[in-house]
Order: sequence, then C-alpha cells, then structure tokens
Amino acid sequence: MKLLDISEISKQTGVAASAMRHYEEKGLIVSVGRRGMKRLFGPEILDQLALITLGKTAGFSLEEIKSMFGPNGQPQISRHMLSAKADDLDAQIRKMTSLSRLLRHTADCKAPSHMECPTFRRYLAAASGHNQRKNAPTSKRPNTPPQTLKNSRNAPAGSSNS
Amino acid sequence: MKLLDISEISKQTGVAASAMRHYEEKGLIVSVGRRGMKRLFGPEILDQLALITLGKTAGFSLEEIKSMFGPNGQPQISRHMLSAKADDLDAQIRKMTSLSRLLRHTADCKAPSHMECPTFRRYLAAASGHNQRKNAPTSKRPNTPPQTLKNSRNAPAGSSNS
DNA sequence: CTACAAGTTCAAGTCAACTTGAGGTCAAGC
DNA sequence: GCTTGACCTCAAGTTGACTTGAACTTGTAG
Repeated sequence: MKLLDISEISKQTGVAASAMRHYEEKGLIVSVGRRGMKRLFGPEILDQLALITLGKTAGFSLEEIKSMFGPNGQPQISRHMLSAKADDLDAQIRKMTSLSRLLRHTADCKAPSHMECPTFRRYLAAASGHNQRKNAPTSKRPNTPPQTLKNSRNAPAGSSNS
Repeated sequence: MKLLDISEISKQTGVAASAMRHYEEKGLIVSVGRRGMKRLFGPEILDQLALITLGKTAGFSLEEIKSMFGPNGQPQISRHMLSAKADDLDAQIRKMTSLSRLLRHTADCKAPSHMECPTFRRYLAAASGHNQRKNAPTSKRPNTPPQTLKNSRNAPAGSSNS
C-alpha cells in the first residue's frame, strides 16, 4: 500500500510538516488515518499540495484555495465564481507581464531618471490603470495582505553596479 | 504649483493615508515638504504609488519594491538583479497562466472528480513542477508570506449553484 | 478669536500563514 | 522492557503590511 507519512511527503514536496498540519486544521487537506499517533496520507496528497502551493503562488489565500478545490479536490464554489477567479488571475497576469517588461527595460535603459523615460512611462501606464478588457477589476476589498516572490539568489540591494 | 496633500493623493490613487505614511517611514516615498504639519508631495508621487501598487500585485515585498525603484524612482540594485526579478516574474506568470486554464477547465468539466480528469492533471503538471524553460525557479528562501487576490465580487464560498 | 476638520506622532493592535517550544506518545530496535 | 526518534498537541511567537486609537497641532472658515 502507498500510504505516506508526513515526513515522506515533506521530503517529496518541500512542504513543511508544520504547514501540512496547518492545512489540515484549516480543512484544505485530510489525513486518511493514523499509525499510532502519526498521520497517514493517501498518495493524492501530493497533487493536492501542488495545487495549494500553486494557488499560493498565484496570490490566493488558503480560504480561497479551499473554496476552489477542497480537501476532496472538488470546488466548493459555483462555476461562475471559478471563472471570476480566472478573470482576476488573467487581469493580474496582464499587469505582471507589463511589470516584467518594465523591469527588463529598467535594467537596460540609460535614461537619467526612469520616470522621465517615455518607454518606462508607457509600460507603467499599461501595467497600472486601464486594463484592456471590458469591466475594470473593481478592487473592492479595503485591505489585502501581501505576497513575496521567492527565488532569484538575491543580494542585500546595494552592490556591484557602480 | 502642483503640490498634493495626502488626502488628495488618497482620493486619486485609492491608497490609504496611513499606508502612505507607512511607505514614507519605510523609505519608499518622500514628501517634498509640509504645510504646517501636513505632508506635501510632488505630482510624481502618483506614478510612484502606481509602481508600488503594481509591485505588490506582482507579489514583491515593500523592501524589494524599494530596491527596484527607490523614492527617486531609480533602482537600488544591479541590472543583473533586475533581470533576475523579471525572470522570477515570468516564471510566476507561466504558472498563473496554467492555473487560470485549470480554473476555467474546472468550471466546465463534468468529471466526477477533477483529480481523475486527464485535462485537469495535465494543467496541474504544467502549472507546478517542470517549467518549460531553462533553469528551474530554485525557490530558495524557506518561508514566504502570502498575498491575496483582490477583486471578483466574492460570496462566502458555498452558494448559488445547486 | 475660536472652532474645527484634517492632518500629525507614536504605540499598540490585527490578520494570515506559519513556525517554534514545551511537554507528551508510541512503534521499533536493541 | 527500555530507550530513542519521529511524530503529536496546544499555546505562543513571528513577519509584513498596514490599521486603529489616543492625544496633539494648525490653517482656514466664521
């Protein structure tokens, strides 16, 4: 049989055991049983954790992720709301694409001040305001927690270029 | 002259006054002076706030945003690191694109369990692991705060579809 | 001149998503 | 049958990005 214990899963997925307990507590995953006191999970946990990790990367909260594909993998919200989430995602993707270009341009541009560079300002305009599709994103909720991008071997932010 | 006070800026950008004070404290923006005790900002603040908001949307921390374009709009990090940030962004964009497709598919698919749907699994595979470009994202940093997507008039996650 | 709305500072609180620590449990190996 | 190491629970702590509250200051309107 292919039941996995928490440390095995952690090894395979990189998700901390404490995080998995947290997810279980929040109802995002369920353990299929125990060996003694130790949790056992079915192999589907690997996909579920991948999905959770992915959702977090995309900026969804655990609550939202749970609503999109609960512990059983089935969505808890309507098709319509799922599409709405996808719409949000697409809007964000558009902004991020512009930001990526803006960053690459910034890395190359020789202008004394980026704010004065027309290319920079064009990307900024594209990335912020007016998304080129029908209804505006309508950021309703007042406050919204942040996410931090992971990777890119980073240095303390004041080095190596004169 | 076109000096703006904090509430005017808040009105125009939607950024809370308290958030702007926070940004100033953290060194992301600077006020150009005071009228009495009240902060005054130059018009460039609007672009800077747009940039900050954008950076947050993309999942960068305030520290990172500051390093990418400080209070003067100039990057505090090397061109190389800027490109690396853009690379991160692109990797994330790829994942989010797959996730968006996965969500749209989930909204339409009639399969009893999504995990058993080959299309679902294909998107999941595309979205997680193996990104189709050269070097892997190398998520180094151990723990990473979250971000939450804003908009999409959302309901409490258990409604309207029978 | 006085009131007042709108700003200010500073400390403390909040929230999500975990992590950490203390103290407990148990299957397995010697 | 006892030790050990991996896991457990539960409470408390951490981090980032703000928000909130209390007490204070001021330019402007009346």
